[in-house]
Amino acid sequence: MFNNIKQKRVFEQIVDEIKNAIETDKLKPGDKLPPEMELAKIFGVSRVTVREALRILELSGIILIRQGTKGGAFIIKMDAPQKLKECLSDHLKLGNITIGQLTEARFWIESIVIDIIGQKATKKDFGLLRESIQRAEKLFREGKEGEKIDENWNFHIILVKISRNLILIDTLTSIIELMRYMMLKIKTDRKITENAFKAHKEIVGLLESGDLEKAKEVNKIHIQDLNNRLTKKYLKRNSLKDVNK
Amino acid sequence: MFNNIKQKRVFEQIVDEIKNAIETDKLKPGDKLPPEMELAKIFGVSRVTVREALRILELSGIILIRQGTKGGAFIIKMDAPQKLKECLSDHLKLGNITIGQLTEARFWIESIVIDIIGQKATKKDFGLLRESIQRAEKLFREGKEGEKIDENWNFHIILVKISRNLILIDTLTSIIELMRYMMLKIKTDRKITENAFKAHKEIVGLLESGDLEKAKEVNKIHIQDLNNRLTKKYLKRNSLKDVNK
DNA sequence: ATATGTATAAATGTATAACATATAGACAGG
DNA sequence: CCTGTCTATATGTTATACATTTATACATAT
Repeated sequence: MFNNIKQKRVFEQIVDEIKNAIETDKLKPGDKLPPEMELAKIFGVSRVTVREALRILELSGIILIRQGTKGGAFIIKMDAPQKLKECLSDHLKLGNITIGQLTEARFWIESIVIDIIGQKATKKDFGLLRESIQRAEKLFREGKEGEKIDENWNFHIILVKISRNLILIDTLTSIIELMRYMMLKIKTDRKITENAFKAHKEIVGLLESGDLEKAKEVNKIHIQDLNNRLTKKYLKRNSLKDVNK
Repeated sequence: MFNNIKQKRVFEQIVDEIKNAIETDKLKPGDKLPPEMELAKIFGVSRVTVREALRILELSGIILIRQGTKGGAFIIKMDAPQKLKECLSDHLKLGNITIGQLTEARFWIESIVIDIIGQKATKKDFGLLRESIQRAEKLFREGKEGEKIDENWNFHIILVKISRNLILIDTLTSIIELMRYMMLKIKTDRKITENAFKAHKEIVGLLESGDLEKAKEVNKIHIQDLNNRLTKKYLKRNSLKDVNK
């Protein structure tokens, strides 16, 4: 019946003002906001209030703050992947998500990605996948075990990027980053890494030959293996909550 | 070679402390943080610094702040869909994500969901879907157009919930909520709503008969129709920047 | 009795002024 | 060319005071 009369807090109104200036192109990426003291004068508020507004804009990934001369608050292009990833990753850590759900979601999304690859992948994409495989092989020959593990995880990121869809990319990247972090806490022997590598190699082959279903199948087994290891390790603990940054 | 020795800003360290306390269950949803003044004493910093930390926790959806006696900062369960939605919507506004990508992601995820329904859905699940359809039918008979539109959107939420996977549920819910919001700004005639309803009805039938592929196909057309309307509408404007909350 | 007013205390919201620290740039000296 | 030093300008932090919001208790009036 009546509208809500209550005003937002002052610093929130300032956030809105600045956001609005960006949305209407009065402020563009690269531009610098006036110093805190000037903003305070402009808006007729105290520096404290301005700073609370800046904290919010900063966390939202809208501005970047540098100290010192020539420093200040600069409008930046939002790094969507980073922000979305943090959103997801916070939620995963604090929420009621289980390793099983994580694995499930990963499997399903990667299956979709494989289907998309069947439609969209170019020669260049396959090249990127092969390069990753070759890097891993080289690292193996050189005995650089740690870096090879990283390359193994990277393979899955390259895979999802072929979809060219930021939402899928970010979601899956978050899941993988989280799993990667959890795996860091588990002693992995050479054999595990080698198995993962072989699976990746096989998957690339199947993708190039167009046998998507078989590729999904191999990937499923590959992911489930990881799931078993993680579950064994973390079930003993307090669910996912031991997973700190 | 060397590690970065630079300390984070003080308020950031406080954020980390509090986040950590939550992740290790020292603070649980519903708990209240000490008043700002006490926190300042505990951490040995000023109240302003504490407040900057609280701003961040608040924006992150980790605490809720109430003024007045018995007020304070309360730990809350994160409302992932809400947060994710805001994240997505921000990126949409700033042009990092397109409506097309949103539609694509929605189509793929809903296709996954349909596959999962083939494996997991119980009689009760189909019951929920049918109930939604019946509610929509009733609202149609009663001429309550607006509420029928809501029920149409709700149908898709019910659908994804059958997956029982929070990651899929939250991601898709965010996408759908965002689209729903955008559609509010477009004049929808009776026919559009009726078409959506018919599609839903057909999809339920196909799901129950186990024809998943056909169900995906119908859903694809249904979603693409929406995409076309949204694109036509928003391309004419100042890109997506009119999409305000 | 029930509704309305009023006082109180506890918490957040905002303002002001000062000092601490970080950083780019200019400039001098080896 | 490298190194140190100075300086101006910005953010980071502290301290204190006052304003506003809100739950609660209690008094008052109808």
